[in-house]
Amino acid sequence: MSGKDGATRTRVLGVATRLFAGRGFEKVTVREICREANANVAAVNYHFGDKMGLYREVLDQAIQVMKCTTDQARAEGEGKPADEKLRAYVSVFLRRVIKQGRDSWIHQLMMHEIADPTPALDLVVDEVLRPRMKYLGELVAGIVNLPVDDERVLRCVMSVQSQCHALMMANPVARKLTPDFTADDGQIDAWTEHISRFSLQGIASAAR
Amino acid sequence: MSGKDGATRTRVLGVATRLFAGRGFEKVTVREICREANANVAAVNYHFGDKMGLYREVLDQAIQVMKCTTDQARAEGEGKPADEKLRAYVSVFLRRVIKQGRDSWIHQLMMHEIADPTPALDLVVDEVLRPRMKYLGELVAGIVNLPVDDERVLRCVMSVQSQCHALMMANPVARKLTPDFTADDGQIDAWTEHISRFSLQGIASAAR
Amino acid sequence: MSGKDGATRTRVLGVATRLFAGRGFEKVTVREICREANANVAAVNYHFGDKMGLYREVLDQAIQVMKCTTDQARAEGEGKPADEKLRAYVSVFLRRVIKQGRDSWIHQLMMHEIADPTPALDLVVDEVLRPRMKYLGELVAGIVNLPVDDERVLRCVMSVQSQCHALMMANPVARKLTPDFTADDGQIDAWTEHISRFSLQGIASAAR
Amino acid sequence: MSGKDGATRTRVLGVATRLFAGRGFEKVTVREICREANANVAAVNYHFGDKMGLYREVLDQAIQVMKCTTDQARAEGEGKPADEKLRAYVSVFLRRVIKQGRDSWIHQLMMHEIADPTPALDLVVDEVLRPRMKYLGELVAGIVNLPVDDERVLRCVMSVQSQCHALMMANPVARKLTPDFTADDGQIDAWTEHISRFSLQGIASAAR
DNA sequence: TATGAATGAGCCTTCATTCAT
DNA sequence: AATGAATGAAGGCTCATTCAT
Repeated sequence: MSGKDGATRTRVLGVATRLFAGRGFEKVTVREICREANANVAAVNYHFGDKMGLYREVLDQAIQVMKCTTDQARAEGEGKPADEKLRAYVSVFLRRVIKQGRDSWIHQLMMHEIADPTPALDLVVDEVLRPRMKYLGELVAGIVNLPVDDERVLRCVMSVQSQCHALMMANPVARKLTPDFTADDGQIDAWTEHISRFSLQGIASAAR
Repeated sequence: MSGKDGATRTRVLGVATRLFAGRGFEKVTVREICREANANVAAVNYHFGDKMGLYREVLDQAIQVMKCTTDQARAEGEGKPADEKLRAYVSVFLRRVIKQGRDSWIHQLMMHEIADPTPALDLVVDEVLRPRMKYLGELVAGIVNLPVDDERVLRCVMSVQSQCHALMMANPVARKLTPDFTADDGQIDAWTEHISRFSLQGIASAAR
Repeated sequence: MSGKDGATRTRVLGVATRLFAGRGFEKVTVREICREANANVAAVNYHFGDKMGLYREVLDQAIQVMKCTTDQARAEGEGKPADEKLRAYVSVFLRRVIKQGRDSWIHQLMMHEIADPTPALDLVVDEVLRPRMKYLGELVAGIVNLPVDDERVLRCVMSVQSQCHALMMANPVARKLTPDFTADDGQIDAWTEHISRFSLQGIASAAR
Repeated sequence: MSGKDGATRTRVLGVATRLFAGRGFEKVTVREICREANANVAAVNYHFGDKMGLYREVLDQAIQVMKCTTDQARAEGEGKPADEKLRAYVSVFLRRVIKQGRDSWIHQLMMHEIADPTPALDLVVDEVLRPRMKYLGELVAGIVNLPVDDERVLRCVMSVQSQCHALMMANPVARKLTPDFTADDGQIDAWTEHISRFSLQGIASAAR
């Protein structure tokens, strides 16, 4: 239950990650986190300064995971033709839906950040979103043979991103509208195929 | 400050709309609403039963506006060929971005509702979202000549919807990523054209 | 719903009597009374000054009924020998248990007054209780042939009274302890007989 | 004002006992208790869960004392003949009137509980009242040589109990009616003698 | 005579935080 | 490094009452 190696801190952080993801920053109480972590009420303030300090640390972890996702998408497309790169990009993102489930804590965390931003959101934009859009932009630009900052390219990037996010953003609306979505391998492959083909056709038309 | 014409009720409702949109249901306090509306703390309870009753009334107003948008989209496509109907649909939605501004209270409200759902969300799904998806589904089904409940049709519906929403959902991420988005007529037309063409191409490919 | 003959006042008083009896002064709200009486929220304040004013009026009614009970007890014993007078006294009181039910509003009202007295309690003591004890005192004094203010007489009065009240005081304790008490004619007669005989024997012994 | 020995808890409990006894559960506010106990408003919540939790603890203490009274009554009658046992029972109860004073917090508490029952009343009935009636029932049954569940026995039990309670239940009515009651040893002995003899005669007559 | 709107004081509870140990 | 007791600010809500009509 105690120790000099900071085990309490780790336990609290773990519980906080799970609970914040599940119910957002506001709806989770410090007492609840500490109780589940078998720690004292004062543990959060002691180890993280205050509740927000703990939240920031959780968010940092999320950012690391998201960066990995981007890297993986880039890696899986390595050396392939442009259209295969796009397919790889979509595939990696959608497979996260399986691995983490529709209620993935990361997406829920982001949902809350977007609806009610904290200063930490800037970090997410700069470290995660911008690199992704840059990669996708280069990819699209390659396909349509246009400069990366061409408006048509940027619009296509948005079109691709929005489709991926719509599926990933685990939210109660999606759950109500598509209650039979099972997120098994078959479903994911079908959606990957759909978004890829849909987008490649759309991208092709944008250049004309 | 007083009167028999129910001015207090109106004032409270107005302030509540603004505050709920800005910060969501939980983070706004009854006291705050009443203070800004120059009303007594008990005004909410008297006129709306409780805090949730007030929120529901605000949300109901939003739902009415959203239903109008759907109706208008349907009306503007009336009698036109399928691809023109889709363009009309996209056009109507995007023009709302201009009319209401990116920070429109309705979209903000929805953003919070999705991130932190209240029981009222069901109403939005049933009254607004489902009809929209139904209309869009019929539209797509007509283009690709498939049944409305075919999986390929449903996927295309998602692809179109997600692009529209991505633009409409005014959020701080978008504001950071595309700070030069001005939402003037020219921009809107360009985006309408993009999404329409992109999607029509994608839809066409889905049938094959 | 309205009228110039004070029908509202009457309706409110009636509802108030029923509700105050059922749940005491505190637990009944003015709104509730007015709603059930199809009257405006302000009706109580308008017709009775305030909530307590209404309560006082209800209490006055109770006092009238209680005085009648005393009178009846006295009347039924008229001209009979002393022991029959006592029996009549007990009988009248216990029969009230039938007529009004164990949850008679009058007794409940008194219960609350005793536990949490208002100035109105004095009235009850002077107008109802003292005359009863006086009558009972004379009765007992006659039986044992002692002066009415003899301590032994007073003690016997208490003994008789307490037995009657224990049965009459409709309270949740009694209901739990004797859940099968049905208050039918047979039960009442049996209890009347018991208390009368028990007390007459006791009284007889007090004189020795 | 602070400390690690739980002095605050004790102080709050003490004040609560006094105030609850004086005015019942509903009419005492948490704020009031805490103010008088020099504690924070949240102290009740922290130490007792909520207001009812605090009340339960107060009531539990009362129940303990009352159980002791029953035990003592039983002990003082140990080995004596039945009529002496009854006398001992009455004596113990009446002597509590001296020791605790007519306004004893326990009796006040019970008065309020009866007039305005909380769920906690069940406990009093089961833990205190039922055992007392059982003991008294056995006692009476022994005297009249009848089964303990005979109706005549039960009625006698009521007759004895009601006389004791009438004296013990310190209430403003009694104080008005018998203002010269001093509760000194002499008075108590006289009353004990009266109730015992009165009841023994009554009991004897019940068997016939 | 009677009303609906509006008020203000107060209640119980919750929560993040701090303090002494 | 960690704790349990204690705090104070705030939140939603209820209620008797008043006011203008």
